[in-house]
Amino acid sequence: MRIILIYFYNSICYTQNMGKNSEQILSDHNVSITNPRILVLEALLENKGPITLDELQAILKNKVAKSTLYRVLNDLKKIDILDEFTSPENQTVIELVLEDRAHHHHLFCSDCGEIIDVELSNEFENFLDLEIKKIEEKFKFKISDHRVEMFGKCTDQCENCKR
Amino acid sequence: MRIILIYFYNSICYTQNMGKNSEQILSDHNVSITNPRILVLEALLENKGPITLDELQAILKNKVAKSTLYRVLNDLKKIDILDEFTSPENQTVIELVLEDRAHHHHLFCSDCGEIIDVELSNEFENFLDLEIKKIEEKFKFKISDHRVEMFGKCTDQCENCKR
DNA sequence: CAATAAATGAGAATAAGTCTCATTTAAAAG
DNA sequence: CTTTTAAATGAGACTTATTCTCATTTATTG
Repeated sequence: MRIILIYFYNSICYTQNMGKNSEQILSDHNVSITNPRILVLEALLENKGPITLDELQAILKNKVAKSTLYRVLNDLKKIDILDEFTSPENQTVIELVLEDRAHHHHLFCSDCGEIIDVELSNEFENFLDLEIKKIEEKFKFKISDHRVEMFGKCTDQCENCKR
Repeated sequence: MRIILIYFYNSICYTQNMGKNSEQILSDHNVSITNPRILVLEALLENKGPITLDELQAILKNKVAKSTLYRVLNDLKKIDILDEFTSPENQTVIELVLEDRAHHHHLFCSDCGEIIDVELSNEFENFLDLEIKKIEEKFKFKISDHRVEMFGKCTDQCENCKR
């Protein structure tokens, strides 16, 4: 009976996170499964999208030590499933980027601080790739990644807004 | 005679910085002309391009107090002639952006840390503007600015490389 | 050039992130 | 299912980046 319940619980997680629960993610990357890592991953999986470090720290308050949180985040960066960047307000922002995650960019609201994932059209990405090829030649660079950031303000009707 | 020398000196600066010397920049923006501000602006004008805060601090060591440097940089941000961003190595990077400065983006080398200004083609920028219009509608945003960042490595022949 | 408001320097205070080390936990082997 | 051992954690000290405080200096205005 206990086995069935565990199986049921796991299958819920499985469905919600597109085939990934935190323990699977860790073992897939040959990283030992520990409680702080599970807690951090679960918070990030639940959030789905960029989150400021402050917000994450608030969620994990009294559950994971500050030093451990930073260490776990560095672990996740090392196995290449965590992206880190800085908001225009100089806040550290992190985002889980699993293998199946589509390439995307970010939109920042200077009013409410919301950070939104946006996908740009394939035509645009292809055009950008061509521009990047030109830049590679011009500056004798090998460019491995790029990022488009957009800055503005959401309107009152914005459903993503936390105001 | 002294007047002539001063005039001569100013005209050199005038030519080198496209019609701007530090004092003019300050008075153009109704900011009082002080020694620390002149020193900071001159360092930035001389550098021409993005510079890490560490590098700037090294240049101004023993000339401008640490607290004053941060204050002056905030002053320059307030009058909208200083752009600040964060390198992939989490270094604070600043760049003077005077009114006549062409719209441009940044290329980061993960080997030598060099940050290079790059201009992308007009066709690309126009395409990006169209994409941004779509994003504005989709997310009910007013987007006022954007930034394209490219990450990679320079080759050995790279003349910009500080290695 | 005198008066006054603004800016500065020095260092204290705060905040973000890393490091240390004693203790706990996970993984592997028997 | 224990034992062993290496790895991970928690607590807090430490470091670094940035802001703040306040007495002194400087720029601006009349």
